Amino acid sequence: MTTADKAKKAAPGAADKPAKPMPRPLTRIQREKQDIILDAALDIFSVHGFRGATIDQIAEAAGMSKPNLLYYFPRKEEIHKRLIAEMLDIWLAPLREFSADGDPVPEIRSYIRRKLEMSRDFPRQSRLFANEMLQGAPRTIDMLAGDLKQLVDEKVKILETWMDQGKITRTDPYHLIFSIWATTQHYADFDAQVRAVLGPERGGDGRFEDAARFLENLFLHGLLPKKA
Amino acid sequence: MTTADKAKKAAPGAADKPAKPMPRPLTRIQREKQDIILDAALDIFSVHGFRGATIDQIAEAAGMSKPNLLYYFPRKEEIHKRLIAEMLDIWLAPLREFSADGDPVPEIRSYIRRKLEMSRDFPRQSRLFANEMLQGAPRTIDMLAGDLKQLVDEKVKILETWMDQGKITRTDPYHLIFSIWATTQHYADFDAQVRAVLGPERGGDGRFEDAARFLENLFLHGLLPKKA
DNA sequence: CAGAAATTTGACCAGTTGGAAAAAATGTTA
DNA sequence: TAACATTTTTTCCAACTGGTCAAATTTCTG
Repeated sequence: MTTADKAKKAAPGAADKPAKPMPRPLTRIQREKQDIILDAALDIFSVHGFRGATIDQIAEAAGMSKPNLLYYFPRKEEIHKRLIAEMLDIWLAPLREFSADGDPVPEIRSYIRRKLEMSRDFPRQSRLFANEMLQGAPRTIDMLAGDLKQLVDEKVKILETWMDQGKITRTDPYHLIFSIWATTQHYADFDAQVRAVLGPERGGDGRFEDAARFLENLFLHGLLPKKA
Repeated sequence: MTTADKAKKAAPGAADKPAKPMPRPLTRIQREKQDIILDAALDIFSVHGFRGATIDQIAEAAGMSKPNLLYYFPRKEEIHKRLIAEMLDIWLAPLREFSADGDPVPEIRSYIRRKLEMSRDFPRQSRLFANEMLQGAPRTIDMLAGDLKQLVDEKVKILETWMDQGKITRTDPYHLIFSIWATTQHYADFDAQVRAVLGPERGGDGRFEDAARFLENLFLHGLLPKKA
């Protein structure tokens, strides 16, 4: 039975021609397989980008045949769209939490920590995002110029208030946010480089703690020693 | 015997069968067309990555037919390899210039400026590099763990000396370098996002000057106001 | 300008790509 | 367990992919 058949059950004579598709609930198998596919696709898309990834590759990573995969996601783009949407949610969460209530120092510090944790715990999503940006954000530009810009503008106001109150140095709040994004995401997106440069000893799991300590210090105090 | 010696006209009867191919100098057309191809390829590779880019695409961007392009670069990989090599040279130049001679403040400041200028003047190269990193640096990992690591280790020593002398705050020099890379390259790699968030008024050419001012301030002083 | 060398074109190829269709197999539920 | 829906496999396709090759054309050199 296809979704299109749903109309036949309706009351006889009741004119529900313009009835909505009314998606039926997913079966257990659908839920499971979709998750497997999305996970495999994230592996591939985050490394090769949209064009560079192939359905065959994803299907193999998901342990199923290509037509079987296409049964769950009829188009390659569908998979990508879903992943992008999921990723944006994850990506934005830390910024949404950024609050005017707390004091600047703990607030900024914990924002940095959360973003760094994202790089540690969701590196594939970070790379998917980076890939999308490198391509000029063809599938997200509307969202960036809409929701994201609005959210950033809002948080910028908080930062400006703190600056007005002399709680933090007066500086460009937009570029401040960019620099937090850049420094934290670097550990996911440029992981290969970070590890290569740090070498085996310092490039292990501890690198995130080192980075957190360093970034906290950088953002709060900078490099110049405070005059006594 | 040096390789150059083999080129000279040997004695008439001298058996030089195992002579190397001895590449003949490039013609004018070869130089011109290769440049056009490399430029077009940089456009495509920097956006779509190696797998996502096609020879047809590059050929069209270069304004020539695919077989014609293949006459100059018999393999897709050749083009990519050349671009990567060129890019690494550009990418490393600012770090090479980083010197122990000057004082920390102007030295660090001008390193940041140079890296930011790279993002402004060579954004495609920066994106090519980013693409390569996102893929796990398959074609550059040796170079990263070799030349780059060595160079970084060397510059780290300079930073440590300055820290020993109390000229700059004691902090993790590796992560300091990472954060300079991250913040400056962000303006090339995430250009789409930067422009979207800044909006039309602030996202114009001036954004690089704003970024330079902000970053200088961040790296030197951080966000906390100095105690009087 | 003739001849040689360099360049460009068109026709072609085998493998890959995203995707369609239908049959076969498996699951679900009354 | 029979009837039905869901899932999987098999087969297939047209467009695209990286690349070859010989013929035609253009450029260079004496």
